[in-house]
Amino acid sequence: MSVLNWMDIKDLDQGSPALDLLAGLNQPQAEAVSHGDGPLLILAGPGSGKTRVITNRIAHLITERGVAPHEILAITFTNKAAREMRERVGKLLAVEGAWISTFHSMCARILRREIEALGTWTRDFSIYDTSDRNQLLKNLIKEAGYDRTRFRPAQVGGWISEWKNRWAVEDDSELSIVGGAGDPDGEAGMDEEVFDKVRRNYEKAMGENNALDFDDLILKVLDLFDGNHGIRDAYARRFRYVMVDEYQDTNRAQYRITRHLASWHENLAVCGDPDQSIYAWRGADIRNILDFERDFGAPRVVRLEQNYRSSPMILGAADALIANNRERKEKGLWTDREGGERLVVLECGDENDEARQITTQITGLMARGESLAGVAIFYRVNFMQRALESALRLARVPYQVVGGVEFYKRREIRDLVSFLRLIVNPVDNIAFLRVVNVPARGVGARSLEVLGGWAADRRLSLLEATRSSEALAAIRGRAKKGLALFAGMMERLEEFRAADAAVAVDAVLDEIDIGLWLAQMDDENLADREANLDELRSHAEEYDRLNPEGGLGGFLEEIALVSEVDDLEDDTDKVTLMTLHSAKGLEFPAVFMAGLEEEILPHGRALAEGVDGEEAALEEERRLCYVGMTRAMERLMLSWARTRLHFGETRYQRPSRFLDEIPGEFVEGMDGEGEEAEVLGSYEPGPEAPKLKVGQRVDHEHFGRGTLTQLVGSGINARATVDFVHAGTKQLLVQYANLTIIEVPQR
DNA sequence: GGGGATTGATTCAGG
DNA sequence: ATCAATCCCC
Repeated sequence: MSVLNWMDIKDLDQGSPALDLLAGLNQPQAEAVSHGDGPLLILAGPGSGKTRVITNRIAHLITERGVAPHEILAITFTNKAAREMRERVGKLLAVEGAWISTFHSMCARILRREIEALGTWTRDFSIYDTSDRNQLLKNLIKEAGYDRTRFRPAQVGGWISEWKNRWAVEDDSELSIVGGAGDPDGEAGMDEEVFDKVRRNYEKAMGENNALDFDDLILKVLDLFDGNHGIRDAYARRFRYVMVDEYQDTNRAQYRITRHLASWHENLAVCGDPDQSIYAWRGADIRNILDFERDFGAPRVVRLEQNYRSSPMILGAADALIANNRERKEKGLWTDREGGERLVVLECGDENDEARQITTQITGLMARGESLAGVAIFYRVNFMQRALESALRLARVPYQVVGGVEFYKRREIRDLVSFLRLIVNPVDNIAFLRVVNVPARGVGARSLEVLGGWAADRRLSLLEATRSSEALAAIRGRAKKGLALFAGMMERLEEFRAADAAVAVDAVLDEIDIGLWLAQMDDENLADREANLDELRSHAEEYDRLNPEGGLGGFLEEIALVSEVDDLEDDTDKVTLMTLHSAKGLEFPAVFMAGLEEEILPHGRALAEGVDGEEAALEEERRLCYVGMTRAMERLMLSWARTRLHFGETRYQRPSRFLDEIPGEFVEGMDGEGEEAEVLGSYEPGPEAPKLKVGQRVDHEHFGRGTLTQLVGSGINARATVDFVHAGTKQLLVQYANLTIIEVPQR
């Protein structure tokens, strides 16, 4: 995934086939690579060659220490990271058998073999994604007769997720109060009794449907390891060397699984950076990395502090930003690079103007002969993608989007996948409900209710019920015929349960009238939908080719866990668009960060959480900003827009406080030299912008009240020094600081 | 039960 | 602004 990675280039330069895994490494890097047995903590700043250290370490264990590949387990946080690591290890050694995967895939893989020890599930379990989960919850809330507008499935789902994760680590004494008492979003109205009932029904239904959600994948492995040390030891012994990347993003359950896995040999190497922890919202617990030294006996600690990626300008700016976090350990990131271009701040009118300005900058880079493969645009929230895309399209700048509207979320794909899921796991009622009337065969809500009642009384799945003539007798007319047709069809498809994925896909497509199906879906995207089906088919073929043993079940697992299509290319000449979260671990010569605005970055929710003095959420936003900035190698441009369309209405935006926190010396056009001058006191459009004068009392949104002691520069680039009453002396960019003048009483 | 109009939520991030 | 769910008639 890395673009123009200097390390890769260096590897090529050396060009020697002999594998010197320590060549070109600095001292701490070499120490981490060659570390043998026992716990190892690698504290790795951004751009410090972390991935190279892990991949070389894997190769080192195999070639120098005689470790068999299948004795190695490397856990990453994202599929992208796992893929990259696999590729990079593959470049070093032609070996297979090492497990390099995300926590979720690893757990799914373990459960496919072991879950029957838990009693409730079979190895053919379905994996429910968030929308499957919400669909099930919607049904349950309705069944229990609760008000759907008050108890929204997505919200209840988030709750259940949080509850499950907290409960799973309850015996971890320090953790009993994580998240506070039951109302995580601060939204009143969720009463405990309702929640409790829905939660229980949900757990029960998941068992009946032979299904696990994403949390369950982790938690059931934990159950298994906690309750069955025979199984635990089998894995702990098998994996003689365990590595966990992005360790600062692991949650408590993952931490405990890691401990189990390392319980036999204690050969555990974890790697991470507390400053890049950006997943607290899904339970990541920064203590996992901060307390590593306490939890694992006398680990070796290696610090990777030399940054090889970013220019000193970029590094300096990012470092100054992150220094504003209180909850952190200082680290001494440094570089021996020199010079570099200053950061550019783009002030824009609205989101379209922002997109245009960014596009203009990019075409400028193109004109200078730079490759678009080295250009990325990051944004805080997905909806910002649209404006950026349309400006790029208009200017005919080629681009690719990471994540985006996911392929597997499209209706026709979900339908087809549900058919496949139902073949493998016939008790999967959510899959059944999704496709029983696809294409329309006269089965509506009314008859499904009857069928559901009949099935529930007999503890049968819906598909089993359709096979019973007794059940069908209770239903009349078209629906009866439709259900019988569906039952017959699923019976014929049954034999493809263990078939190759592509064979099963073909079988389903042969059974249903594709023309009718797509025609019923609406619409003008008919050709797209058809192409998507084709694409799924070729994915299946590709899967079969790469995983001869996988079959339909394996294919379903892969698509459940890898939601985005792997069509991103490193070396193609395209700009890459993605969220800040997905940018982690990547690097690009030129980076644009859009939407540096209050309420966007930092996000409004984080600011809302911070009202009662709780800074944690804001600090996570700052880390996110830090992650984004430190992806940049040569050029970094930050933009903000005065207005932005939100839910169809225009919002007036203020520049992000994070812009204020970057010292002017790192920013283009903010030299800080010049005469004292009167300048506009505020960027806000107003009939008469107030004049700032030295000695003036001012008010700042974040720092409170203070006195202006110095003004440097002129116009929009002026910098003010303010002595704040509570926050101390700060240098502020007048353009962004939005200082309000407090009237001094006339004498 | 299906089609079209209306209403209401959505937009924080990912496996 | 857009999409999905829901409502209301045929």
